[in-house]
Amino acid sequence: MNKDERSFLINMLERHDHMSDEERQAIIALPARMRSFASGEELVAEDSRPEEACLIVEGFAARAQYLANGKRQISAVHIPGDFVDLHSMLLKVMDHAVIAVGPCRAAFVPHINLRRLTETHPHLTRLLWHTTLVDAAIQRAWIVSLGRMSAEQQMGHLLCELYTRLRAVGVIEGDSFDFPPTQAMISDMLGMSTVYVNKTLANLRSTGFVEWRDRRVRIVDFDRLAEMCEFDPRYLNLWQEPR
Amino acid sequence: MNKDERSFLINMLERHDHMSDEERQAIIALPARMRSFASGEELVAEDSRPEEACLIVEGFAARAQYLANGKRQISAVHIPGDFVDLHSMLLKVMDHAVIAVGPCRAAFVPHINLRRLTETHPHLTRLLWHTTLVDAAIQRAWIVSLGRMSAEQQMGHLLCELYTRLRAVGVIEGDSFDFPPTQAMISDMLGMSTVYVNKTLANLRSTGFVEWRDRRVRIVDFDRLAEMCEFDPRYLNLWQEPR
DNA sequence: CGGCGCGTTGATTACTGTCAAACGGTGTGG
DNA sequence: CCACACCGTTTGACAGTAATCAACGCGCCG
Repeated sequence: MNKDERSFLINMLERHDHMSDEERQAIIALPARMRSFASGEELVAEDSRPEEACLIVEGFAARAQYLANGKRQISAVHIPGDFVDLHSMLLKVMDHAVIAVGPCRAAFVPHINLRRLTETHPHLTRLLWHTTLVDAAIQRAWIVSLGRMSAEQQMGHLLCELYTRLRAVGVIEGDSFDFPPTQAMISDMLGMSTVYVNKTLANLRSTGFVEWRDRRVRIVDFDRLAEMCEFDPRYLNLWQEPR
Repeated sequence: MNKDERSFLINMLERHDHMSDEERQAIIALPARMRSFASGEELVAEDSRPEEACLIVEGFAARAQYLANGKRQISAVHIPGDFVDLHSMLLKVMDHAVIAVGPCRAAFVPHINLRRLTETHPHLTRLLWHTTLVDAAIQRAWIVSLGRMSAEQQMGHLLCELYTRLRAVGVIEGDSFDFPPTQAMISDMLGMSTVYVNKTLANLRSTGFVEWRDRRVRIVDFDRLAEMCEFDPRYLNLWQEPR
């Protein structure tokens, strides 16, 4: 990893708790293999047993699971700084694939080095653990969204989540961000048909809170959007606290 | 915790990896406060900042989140041996409540003692981390279920998950188990209306794979049920492996 | 006995999926 | 340069799924 790439992970961890210089050095010392992927390409295969964990450096990725009838469900969207499959270090077998949502770049860090970190750095271990717990909290929010929210609320909630997380990483330009997935991919995130995604999107646009065309999203009125879909950013744990 | 209660946690951890005697002793040495709860009672409140983590010892509990319009979604069901809110040690603020599903008993273990364990026992730390990762894998399965499965498949999948987890804990009697939630609670697990839960249940009964009355579930033909709802137990990680 | 909680059923309404067609942009080949 | 195919988006009609409303049955307990 070069300086920029390492800094993503350090910033990601430091967003939740202060780190010592020694801890930063330990992160920087991690070896990493960089790779680029085209949209739709698979970063990690379902049912595989990875030897490395995959850190998104640029672009978007998603966790996807496939059903027998060819249907697909996406269970998370990942942004730069996310360790998409850190859990594979302990779970061993992937219960989902990781796919590129738009072109993306990722760093692959050997499990063995991460494991060594857990032997020597309890605080860093807790911080890495913490990132997987935030991940789980996001999944709970998706469950609530899928189970109990209207189509418009679901879509709004997804946008609020992404906007908030991307802003924390610092890649929001003004009130807009690039979001490359096709409506078919979005339908797999929201558990809807593609046609209904399109109609829901039209409804959402008509509220005036969001503009979304040519793979660029503009959040016109975040507060009202958040209110509409009951988005409360606390579950993202975007503050420092001793962990 | 008395011997039985401690052994639940040890067995739970040992199901995933071998533990040393010293590690077992460290678990046994954890202080714990026992409490009993009536059905529907709150073990842990949403938005609270717990000082203890809650381990289910007997009965069932669930994670629940509430929406402004009074709707509720349950994002996980917990059984004896589960650390329902271990994540609160690092996330600090609860993003969900924990409620009793039927009468249940729980052990509350101070965060400070668990944290101390993470300072001194890297392997135990990884095992505890691992339990939260299995948890997250279960949540992903729920997302797939909510997003892309028919009502009958969703209900079947829930039963397969519970049957498999309960059998691992050893509380399945023959092919049956007690499952106390009302249909209203189940509707909050599956994101359906109570009426539709009732009709779906009738459909499921008519397949003959499952009997379910008076809060007792009997899995008549697990294999065919599992096939119907594409249940594959691997994501539950019920095997030992160096972690 | 009457009230209450829970399960069950039927009728109606609303939401969401499927099918089909058309539109617009892009890249390729003639 | 245009014709064409391809991909993704958009729209309308229709079918199927699930929510809502309402009523009833049943067992339990005061």
